[in-house]
Amino acid sequence: MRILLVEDELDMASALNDALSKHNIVIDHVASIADAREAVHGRSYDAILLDRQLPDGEGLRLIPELRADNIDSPIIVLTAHNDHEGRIRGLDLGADDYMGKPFVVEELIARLRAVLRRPTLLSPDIIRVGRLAFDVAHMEPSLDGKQLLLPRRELLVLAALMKRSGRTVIREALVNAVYSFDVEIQSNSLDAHVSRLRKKLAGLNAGAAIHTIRGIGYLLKASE
Amino acid sequence: MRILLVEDELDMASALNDALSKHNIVIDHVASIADAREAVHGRSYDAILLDRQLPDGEGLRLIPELRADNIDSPIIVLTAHNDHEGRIRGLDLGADDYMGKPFVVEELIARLRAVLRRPTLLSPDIIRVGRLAFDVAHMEPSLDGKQLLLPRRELLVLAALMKRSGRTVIREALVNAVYSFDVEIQSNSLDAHVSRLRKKLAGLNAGAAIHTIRGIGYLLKASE
DNA sequence: ATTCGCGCAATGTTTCTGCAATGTTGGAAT
DNA sequence: ATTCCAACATTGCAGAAACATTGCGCGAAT
Repeated sequence: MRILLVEDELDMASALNDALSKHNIVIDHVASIADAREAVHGRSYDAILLDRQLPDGEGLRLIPELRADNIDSPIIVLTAHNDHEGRIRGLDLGADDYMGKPFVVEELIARLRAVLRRPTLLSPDIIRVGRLAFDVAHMEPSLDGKQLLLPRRELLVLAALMKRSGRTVIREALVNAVYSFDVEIQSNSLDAHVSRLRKKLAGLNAGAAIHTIRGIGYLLKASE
Repeated sequence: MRILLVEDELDMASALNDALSKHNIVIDHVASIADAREAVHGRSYDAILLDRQLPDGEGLRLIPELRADNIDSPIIVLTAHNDHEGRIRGLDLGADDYMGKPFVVEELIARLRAVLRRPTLLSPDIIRVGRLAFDVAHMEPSLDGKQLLLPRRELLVLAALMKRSGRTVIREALVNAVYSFDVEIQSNSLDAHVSRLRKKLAGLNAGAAIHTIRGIGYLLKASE
């Protein structure tokens, strides 16, 4: 359980840190909108606690921005501005709950638990080809619903081919998908991985096969 | 949009009825727990507004009853008992929000909108894998109903794995769940925690095991 | 003062993977 | 049709990652 605390008063921040730590919640603390923006970039939080008065502006501004970025973590606004207009505005901007300071920490935690009971369910992104399926978010291939274990490079090859299944994947694109920039290959390693993967798919009777498009690249499609 | 109002004070009820009607919300009004029980039976509501003091008892009692019946509608508790112990109790019984009377109707509507934005599903309070159980809200693992004591880091690892049990948890996601960004790890500490946790699970015969997905992450699933 | 958890690192183990040697194939040019 | 060559396929292998395990010492909590 990891949450982001956006709060510029250090006393408040450290008090919350102590209290939430006792509940085995990991906190990332930032003190400005700019830092918050950076913190959510890439990482995903179970929840976000947001102060309104921040050195670089009104905290509420951040909410629509995050929602526009598809960041669906529950947001609880914490603030000394505890009038109902503020609460209504915060909630309507996309916050999930709103607490006026001062508050009892236990209540904050209870409200956290309440918003966390409602799961932020992300629609699973699953590609199917033949009897193969690939869960993109979890990088998990499966065959007839049973998880398929593959070495990393073969997995990356399969992922790239499945994401563009039925279309030819240009050799160069495949190299980019499988190798990061800092690793350079100086031989036919890619071909070797394709070969091994192809053999496995055939052996497993996966109902999908890798075709070679000579001079261009590879293509995955259902057999028959 | 149709909501159930459980409230015995008629003034309050009719005031709410008027206010919500203006927002095209249809209200079914009942004045007792017994009637509420009957009303939810068969019909499904977008939300439930629940008073605490009712002629046939304490309104909060109804919440776990509804949840046990798989009625997942958001519940907002409205009450004159507006102390924080009551709020905590209400929320922990399964309410989604809690408002003290008197309140501004517009705020109630904003809070209604907020809870209606969230997914309608409830994630189970307790996740089970093998003989292991994990109370997500309280971050408490148990084995055969007996509480399991784990060091913080191992607990966080277990929490992350159980929340996504049966699915691969990408290594980086696991690091994110366990470490806040001010403590950066420079070695194989995560592996060490996984190793120790794995050993404990095996020693306790927990009926669940951590599998390694080489190059990707870890996966918790029931053994056999 | 003592215990416990943690990060770290040294060491051992397993599994991958890049490479290269060698075999195969498709099609362009004659 | 035949030849020839570049592109691709296959496979063993040794070095390299990735991971597992365990002990240690520091520091926080009790």
